[in-house]
Amino acid sequence: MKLTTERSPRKAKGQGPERREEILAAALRLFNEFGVYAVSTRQIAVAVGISQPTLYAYFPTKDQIGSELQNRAFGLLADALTAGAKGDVRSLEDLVAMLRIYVDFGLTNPDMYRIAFMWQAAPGGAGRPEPDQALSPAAQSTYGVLRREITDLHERGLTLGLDPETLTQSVWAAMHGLIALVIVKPGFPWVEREHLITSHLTLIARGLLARAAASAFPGTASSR
Amino acid sequence: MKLTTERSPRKAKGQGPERREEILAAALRLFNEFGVYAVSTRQIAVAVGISQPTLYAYFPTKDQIGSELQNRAFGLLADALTAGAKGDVRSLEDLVAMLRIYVDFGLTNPDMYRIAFMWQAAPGGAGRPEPDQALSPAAQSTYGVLRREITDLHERGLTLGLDPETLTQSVWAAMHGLIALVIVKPGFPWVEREHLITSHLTLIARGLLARAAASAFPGTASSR
Amino acid sequence: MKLTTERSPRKAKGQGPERREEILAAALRLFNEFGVYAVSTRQIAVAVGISQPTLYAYFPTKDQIGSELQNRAFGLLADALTAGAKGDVRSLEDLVAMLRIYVDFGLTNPDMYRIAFMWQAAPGGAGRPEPDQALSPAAQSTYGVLRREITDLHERGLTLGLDPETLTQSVWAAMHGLIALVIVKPGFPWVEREHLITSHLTLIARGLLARAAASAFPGTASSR
Amino acid sequence: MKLTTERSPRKAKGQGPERREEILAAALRLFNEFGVYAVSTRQIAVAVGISQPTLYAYFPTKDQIGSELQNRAFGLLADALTAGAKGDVRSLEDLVAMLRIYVDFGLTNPDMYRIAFMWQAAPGGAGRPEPDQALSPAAQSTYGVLRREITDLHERGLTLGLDPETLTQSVWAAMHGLIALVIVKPGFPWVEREHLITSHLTLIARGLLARAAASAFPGTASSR
DNA sequence: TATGAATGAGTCTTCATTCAT
DNA sequence: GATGAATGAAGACTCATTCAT
Repeated sequence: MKLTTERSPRKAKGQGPERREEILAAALRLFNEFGVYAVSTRQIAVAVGISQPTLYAYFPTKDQIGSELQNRAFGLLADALTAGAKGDVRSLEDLVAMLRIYVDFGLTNPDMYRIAFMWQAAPGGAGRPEPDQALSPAAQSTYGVLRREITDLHERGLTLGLDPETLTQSVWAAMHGLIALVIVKPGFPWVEREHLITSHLTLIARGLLARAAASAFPGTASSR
Repeated sequence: MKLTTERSPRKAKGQGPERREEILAAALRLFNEFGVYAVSTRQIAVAVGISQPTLYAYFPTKDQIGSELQNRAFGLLADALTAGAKGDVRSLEDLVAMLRIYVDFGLTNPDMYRIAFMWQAAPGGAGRPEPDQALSPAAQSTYGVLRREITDLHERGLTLGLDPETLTQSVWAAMHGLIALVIVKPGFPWVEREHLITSHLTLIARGLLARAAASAFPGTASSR
Repeated sequence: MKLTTERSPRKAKGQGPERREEILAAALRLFNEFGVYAVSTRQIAVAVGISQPTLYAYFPTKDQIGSELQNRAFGLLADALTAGAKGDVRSLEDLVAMLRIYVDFGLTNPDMYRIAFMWQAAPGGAGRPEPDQALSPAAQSTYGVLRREITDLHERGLTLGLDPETLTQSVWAAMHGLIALVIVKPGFPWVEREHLITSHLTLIARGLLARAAASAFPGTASSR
Repeated sequence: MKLTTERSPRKAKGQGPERREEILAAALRLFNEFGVYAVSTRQIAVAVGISQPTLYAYFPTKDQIGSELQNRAFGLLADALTAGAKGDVRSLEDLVAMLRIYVDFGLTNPDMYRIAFMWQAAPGGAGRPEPDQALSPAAQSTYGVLRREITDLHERGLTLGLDPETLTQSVWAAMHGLIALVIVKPGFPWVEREHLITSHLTLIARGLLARAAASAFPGTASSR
């Protein structure tokens, strides 16, 4: 029962690490377009131009591809935030700038953002999804940058009287919500994107501010 | 997660419309416990106590079950919000109360919230017409309740100088973010839940407020 | 990504239990011809004339097919032995007759014998094969018939001075050896089959006998 | 049984013929532990500390490894038997001693015995010429030692009146049966091993003996 | 010589769906 | 209206083997 067929020419394009990157790129694209669950290893292989088994020379499991992408996404985001927060002096404007980076990252790379924050790794085989053993180091890093910034502001008395941890989680959630909704409901009649982002950041910053600081914040004159 | 072929103990009671409800209930439960993609029509059938083909007498497609659940979820949320907003007088406290209802709904019924706001029916790949990315009527209703409330506040000069549409979307996003993150990252070291919610609502309300109103809002004394 | 193709006509030949039997028969044949490990569920399905998934409506696992066949084989063998041992009086000739039944069964149904006594059920997933938790009930029954017979003889003083348990195991082993070797080494220049069997049984019986009885046993005149 | 790609700690030492031996040794060990079918060429390669393709520099096929091991096993067994049969004088005790060697070999090296007598190289299915069902030279040698011994006894009038060929096959079968059953059914409630072996050999020897000789054989007093 | 990389074929199994009764 | 039975398609993954270097 051995069938011999014409061998197809071996692919020898990008080997080793490069091939790995190709796989990740293709997977990310497909995951985003069809959803992680709807993409098969075969589709990924075809997209890369390799055979299905070859995939397993680079990743032991389909989920591992997802996990790696997730970690990368967290890493990139953390890098972007860190880069944006390099200045010594931390003002409110700095915070808003950082939040802007966060939002831009999410809306510019919806695929990555999606896999980072809107995907739960495999159920783990057991019946019930594992409780997501905390965040990965990369994720913690991302969160850490944000918290550091906010803690700083807090220690300077620039925030309202809540502990920095809570504030950070709250701010994070507010921003995540915008990105997530826009991604998941693209058909919704959103107001103009730039306006929406700016307004949202303003809302968050105003909510975060101590009263004194609030008065100094631009764009807060009540209308009517 | 291997479900044997054995009948479920409770043989299906009702028929016709009632049976339909049973199916939806079972599906919702399973979807939530194992995830939409991990639940098979067989499992649903077994859980309901009917045969697999019978399912197709009530729903043409598995995705249709999801879609119907999605609509129902929107409906329930809209109802809850409407009920909470029935008072004539619209104050800031009223708004916060409504937001609270929204958050509570999401965190109390994560299964429904998830399927309503964090699930996209199969993109249809190729061949099937995209089911119109706009929000369903039920979803629009949900959004409508919120917008009406905020518009009201706006017209009374209680909000900062942005158009109500933008404000609504921003507020909605901020709340969605909290619920979504808590659902997707249950392993994250969140601060105490009640504290988190309260703080978040405070932050949103403060961000929304006109300056004058802000000073009147409780819990906003700056610290340090 | 949904491809529609012409449906092939549904098979409706032997349904239910009959289909089950067809599967077992086909599997037995294939298992014997190619070895259990070399036979795939697909091959079985093709041999039966059904689709691969249909197999799983009758057996949850490939190994289950093997196990069922094994149990059946034991059952048939036990039945054959029991039928042959129905006489009240138990003489040496009766024992030899029973042994003959055993050997005939094995050589007439090498496929069944093989799967019963020369196959170990699946390694069980864990690294090392499970210690074959004793014999199955059917197997125990088979062994029991033999032991009962020998114990009887023993109690009548017709066997040499060893405990019946040991004798039974020894006799069993001696017979198994003949069948197993003939099956596994069909190319070996065996002496004429009938002669081989008769001689082997004689040898076993002679070895089993008490001295007094031995002298009465036919075909034992020493040659030269 | 997932073997990672990591190199085995002991990097392959020898090359050429030595390497070949290493491969055989590793394969034998793995075959025994997990079963021939459950062991992959990759696992063998990893165990040896070489790459998978390198295997094919030493053996054209996985089955060839099995075949070679089979031949080796036969050779070792033949050697053991020959060594045990070196004495000039051939008595019944000598025969029993030789049988004991055979049984000991089988139970001490179940891996080898299994591959020698209980494994058939891939039937080749269709396309490949059947590798001649006759026994290999090594196997014939093993059988030859036994037959020579029994022929000797026969010519001295010590055996019952059957041709030596038949006797040899019968004795061989009887011993094989014990080893094979013990190996395949380790979970069976066997009587104490040493006792079982001794009894079995006694049974065989008694069956083989001419009447006169029988009376002189120890341990044959009838009971009851 | 040895290997990194790749591959066709195949494994068991599960799915959503539909036919015939 | 309901179901037992069946099915095409696809799922992830592993295997023995071979090409190009």
